[in-house]
Amino acid sequence: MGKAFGISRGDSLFRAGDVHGRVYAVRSGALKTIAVTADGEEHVLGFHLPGELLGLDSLGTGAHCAEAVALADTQVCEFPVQGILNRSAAVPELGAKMLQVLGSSALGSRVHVDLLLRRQADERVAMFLYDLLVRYGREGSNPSLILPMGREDVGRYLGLALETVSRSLTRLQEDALIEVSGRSVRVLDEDRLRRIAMLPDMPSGPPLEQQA
Amino acid sequence: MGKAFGISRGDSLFRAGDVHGRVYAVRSGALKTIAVTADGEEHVLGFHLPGELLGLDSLGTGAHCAEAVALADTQVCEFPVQGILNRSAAVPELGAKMLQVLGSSALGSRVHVDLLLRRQADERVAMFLYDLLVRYGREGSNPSLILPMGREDVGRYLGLALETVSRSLTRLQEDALIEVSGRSVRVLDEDRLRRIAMLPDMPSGPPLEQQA
DNA sequence: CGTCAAATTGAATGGGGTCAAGCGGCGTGG
DNA sequence: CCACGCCGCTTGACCCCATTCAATTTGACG
Repeated sequence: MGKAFGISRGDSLFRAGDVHGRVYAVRSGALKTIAVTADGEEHVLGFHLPGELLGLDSLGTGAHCAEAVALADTQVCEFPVQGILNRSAAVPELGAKMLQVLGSSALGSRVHVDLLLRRQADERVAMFLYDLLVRYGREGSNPSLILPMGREDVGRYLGLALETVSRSLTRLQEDALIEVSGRSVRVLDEDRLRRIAMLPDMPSGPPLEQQA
Repeated sequence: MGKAFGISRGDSLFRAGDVHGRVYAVRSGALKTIAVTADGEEHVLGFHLPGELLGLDSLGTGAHCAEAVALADTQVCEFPVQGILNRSAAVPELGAKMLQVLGSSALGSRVHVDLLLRRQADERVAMFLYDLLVRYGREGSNPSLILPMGREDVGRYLGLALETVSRSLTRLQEDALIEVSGRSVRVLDEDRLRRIAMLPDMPSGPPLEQQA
């Protein structure tokens, strides 16, 4: 077990270029990973919910290529990359397990790419919501989610303006797919939501983590 | 070394759902990896050039979640996943190396996500070209690239209509950034191209592979 | 030279971006 | 406790860029 600690809303867990090379598991709260472009725009690469990993990119070079910011007060668990590599060498099956985790981590950004290749804003938002639903493990129970992020971050993740995200949510609400009130979203018609998202049901292993 | 063989243009190297679990290295030619959505649309997840790996997603579950199609007559080298896992267990440093390769593979889809989060079509096309330039190792020499894929595949990769790709290319040509003739593209002003792409220069290791 | 696929170009439409105003919750301070 | 102000979300109006449909050109190959 790595050592656990907390950070508060708005704080950075690590920044692009940090070379300390650590991997983190989210225990509670939520984070986003972001990349800042040359012209100062902030791209949201992913959201990281309790039970998921982040910082995997540092396994390659030892350096992080994104910044991780807490969306709320958050508890994480820290694992040094070197320790992981060493221990993988010593304990073969740990190494194999790591390979599997990393391999399926490719799926995380696959989801993001799939999102962004959708043409209609409503599809992206629907797919985004459905993805969250699955990752929170709340499928099949008319669940009400609390989004840990604001409209602006959703937009920067989906490649949409924040106003478009808002409009899409109202449209989905008018179609009786969801019930929105601020950051609280109740899913009324999970099936139809998935159909709008047009998800190719892939052989989904347990939702462990996300890219970055 | 895995065994090498060739496939011809249009053939599939593997399909979504295949569980044989193999990883491939491209020796010559080129491939695309695609995902077909519920409504029958084809999303291009990535292109795979000589020297790059593909099929890494099968390391996680043993099953591929995308289809790989040859864009031209192509030579590949095949590695069984089980063999890799076993040998990683036996030879510690191989396992560590694999972790590094996989970790940096996250970068591949990072590039794609960055592409898709750009708002202007020209930026996407410029970044796409620059990415190809780097991956072909032809930076800094007014090089002329031969695109292994058609406009339609470029569009499906960039989230644009094929006509938009065509128009963007002509616009970049009018701005004297490139010279286009069918699938042959000569880069005239590499710096300005990179500036339009607004690439956040990340600590880029050797361009080994791409997602999927 | 004819055929077919790929690429370019044109014109019209529409979805989403942008700018701007209005609304509502929440915390702070009087 | 209430008023104010801030911030995030929503809604409206307008416009632009990319999509779409369609026609034409180019190029490869028989």
